[in-house]
Amino acid sequence: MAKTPEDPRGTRERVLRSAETLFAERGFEIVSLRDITGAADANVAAVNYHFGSKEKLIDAVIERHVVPINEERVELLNRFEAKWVESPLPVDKVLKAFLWPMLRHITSGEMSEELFGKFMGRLIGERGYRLPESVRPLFRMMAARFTSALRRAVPQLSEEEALWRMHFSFGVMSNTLTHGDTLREISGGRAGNPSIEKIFEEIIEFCAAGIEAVKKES
Amino acid sequence: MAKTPEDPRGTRERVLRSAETLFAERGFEIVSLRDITGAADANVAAVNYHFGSKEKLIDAVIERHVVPINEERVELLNRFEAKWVESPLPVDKVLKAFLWPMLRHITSGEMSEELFGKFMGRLIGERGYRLPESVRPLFRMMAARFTSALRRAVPQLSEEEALWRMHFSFGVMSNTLTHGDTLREISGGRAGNPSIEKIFEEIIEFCAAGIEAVKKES
DNA sequence: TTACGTTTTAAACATCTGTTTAAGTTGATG
DNA sequence: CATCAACTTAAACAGATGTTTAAAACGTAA
Repeated sequence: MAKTPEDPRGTRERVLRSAETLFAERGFEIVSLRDITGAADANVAAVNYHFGSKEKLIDAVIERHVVPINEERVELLNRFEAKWVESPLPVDKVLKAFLWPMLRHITSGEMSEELFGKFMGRLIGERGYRLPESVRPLFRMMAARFTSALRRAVPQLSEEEALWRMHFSFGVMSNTLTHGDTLREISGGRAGNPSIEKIFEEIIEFCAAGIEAVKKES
Repeated sequence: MAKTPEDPRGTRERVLRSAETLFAERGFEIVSLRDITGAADANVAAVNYHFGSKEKLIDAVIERHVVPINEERVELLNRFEAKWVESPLPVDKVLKAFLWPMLRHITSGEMSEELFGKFMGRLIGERGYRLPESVRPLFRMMAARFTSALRRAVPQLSEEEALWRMHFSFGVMSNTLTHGDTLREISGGRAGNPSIEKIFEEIIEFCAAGIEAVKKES
């Protein structure tokens, strides 16, 4: 009975799963290899045997979640663009193509909503866009595809404006995923308890309006 | 010749200033007391003598920057509201009251633009809104004042919507401050090199449009 | 000068960090 | 059974971590 790479009984797989949970909860740098291997019922040396170093383990965890999401993003954008051959693809559909794959990743149970949010947040907050070498080409391609889709959707935007407004939108998503639970807490219930789907809709509405905003003379 | 608390020759002050720089550059948890005291030409034990613990040193650094900014925010909002007694204060002015004190903090040289951005970003990313006990009442008051100002500016917003859209706007600011430099880098110059004042204007334009957005049937 | 509270210091504390070693175990193949 | 690679293991490595200690230096006032 061969152990497949996905076999949850395999040490490598157990370490990977414990690592992603702990990284999301507490951060990449703070979590120690002994925390991880302790939770995974494995020996400390297993990390260096299977991954080479802590840094490479971090890369493996990131790759595992970032690659499929970015692939789905491009596929979804392709599908939308195929349907909008006559009129240009509207902004909210571009944003949807970016956000929905994350939603699928959450609801498919790969990670809980809260954990996944914190994980994506730490990817930005702690690593500052510095993704592992292996995922950078895909990431670059995805970003280029979305920038040009955005500019076709809002032709009056200069390239510079388009880039900054994409950056702004990314800030909305990251901050909401990471700290949406905190907002619910500190508001004392006044922020309600909207579903993740509802929040994504609100984000799209907010960002679409921001991206389409036109200068007003003050 | 008495040493005032602000005397840069005092050990306490030198430790505080080294700490804030290193925290901004590398993060609160990762920077060690020996990194800090090394940069401040002080003894490791000085931290525990003057502050009690590393955690209390972190609190002191946060307090030092967050308190004056939040005070200025409330004052500026008061000044704006005093001038708009007839018509309601527009959204972009509310956002301006929130953002400008940060701008003043940067240009007054308390911290460089880049360092300050990273510092504010880490406050959210690493500490998740968990501010030291001593600044929480002021923060709560400031948030309440801005929420109500926002609702007067856009009356059709429910309280829940207003809170979430404030949260979204905060995400834009935090992410832009923290990772604006990264955007400039990875875009290969295509994002230009706008001044911090220009970026703040763009943020206000984006967020104002997002906050004022109205539902559109899809 | 002496005395006293404040501040600084080097050294040691116990514990934790990522990584390596070398001996062990396993399970399938010849 | 013997062989061999894949894997797991306990132990040790050198260095870093926040904190504490007790002695020394300092500045001021009696």
